[in-house]
Amino acid sequence: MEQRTRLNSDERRVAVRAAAIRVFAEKGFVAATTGDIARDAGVSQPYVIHLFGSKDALVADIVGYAIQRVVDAFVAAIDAHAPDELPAHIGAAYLGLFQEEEGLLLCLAHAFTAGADPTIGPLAREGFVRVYRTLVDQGRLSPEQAGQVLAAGMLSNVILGLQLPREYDDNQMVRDLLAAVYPGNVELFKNATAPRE
Amino acid sequence: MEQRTRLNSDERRVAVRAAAIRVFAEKGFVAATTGDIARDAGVSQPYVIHLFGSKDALVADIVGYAIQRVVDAFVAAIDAHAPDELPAHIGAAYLGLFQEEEGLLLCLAHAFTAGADPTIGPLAREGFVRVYRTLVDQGRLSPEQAGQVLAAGMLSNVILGLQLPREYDDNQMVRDLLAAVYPGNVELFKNATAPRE
DNA sequence: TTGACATGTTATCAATCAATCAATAATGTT
DNA sequence: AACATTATTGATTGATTGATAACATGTCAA
Repeated sequence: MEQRTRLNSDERRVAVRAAAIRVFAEKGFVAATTGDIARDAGVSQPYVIHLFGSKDALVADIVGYAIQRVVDAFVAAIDAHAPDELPAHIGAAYLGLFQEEEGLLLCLAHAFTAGADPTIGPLAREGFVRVYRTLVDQGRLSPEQAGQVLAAGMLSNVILGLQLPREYDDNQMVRDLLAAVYPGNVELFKNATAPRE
Repeated sequence: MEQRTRLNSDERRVAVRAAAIRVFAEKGFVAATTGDIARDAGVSQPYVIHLFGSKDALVADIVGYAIQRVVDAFVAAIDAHAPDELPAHIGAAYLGLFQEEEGLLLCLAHAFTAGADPTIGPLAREGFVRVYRTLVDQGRLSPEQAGQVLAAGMLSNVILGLQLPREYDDNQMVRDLLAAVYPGNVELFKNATAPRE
């Protein structure tokens, strides 16, 4: 009748990763403490360190994971849709990631501003180029199309990072901007970001 | 024959602000210490605190300053060019800010990922909307045009933050991406970011 | 059942950092 | 020249945080 009280280390690592994504997304890689992540994951702070070796290693793990998720989502979209509709579908796939795991894109956004960081910088550079390569090599997008897709994605990161959708009801400008940037998809964002906790 | 060894507090504040922009741009608002900024500015750490009251107040000052610079640059571009060529000229004005003060756009990028921060969040949200308003109200851009201009700007922030132009010579993909995103302006970026110090 | 191993915790430390305070040294004024 | 004012620093501190190590507890095979 007793439920298991312990997970094996791989399962626990997955849980801590999910917590780390939430916390890193909200506070950034530096301000987020291993204690914050531990509390979110329901384990002790030293165990977070134990599971990943160091905070830096955890950060690297998350950045790699986030980029891989983006690449996988893009490859799936490329395989599922006709070439002429690809840009729109890839954009939708990107936003789908936000729904699946809210913090993912914000972690990416944080990584993409950390080019000078010795741990994150190389990973982020390599990852960004890898995403671009995926669009051009696998998706057969022109460099211009790929650039537009990436630009739209980076704007999405900012809109989500600023929590602008929360002002949707109160601010005409925000409504116009979201309507212009996400034609037909505004509802997605209006409900996406949870009201303040 | 003696040179002045002291500046008045306003002059010193300007110098410290410039240092803060450099340091914040490189390390982010959290990882950058007041000691780092003090060293860059050539003053003591306590004096940085004294001049701005607190690190938080300094951060708020910088975010407000950066946004004001963007708005001013956009207004100048709007006043100087015909409506049909505005989007391109506004994009150029944005990149011009990078040349004038390298860290400005990176500080903005950091602020735009800090929506959950109680100090930065409100300032960044308000600032972003203010920039959008400037494009729509003063520049008479359509919401769609404004969204594209902002998207291109956010992509520029990421490209600069990742220091991708440094890989221009070594990486074909980077060359293609920069050529696609900045038609005719690639040279600007190739030389922009200083080689590693 | 017992022991061995993997999962976890508590206690603790060293380092870092923003902030305070008292003291000092330029500068300008009378 | 003396004085008031402003700029600036050195010394210090309390709080935070990543990491370590020693210890505890759950799980499972033999």
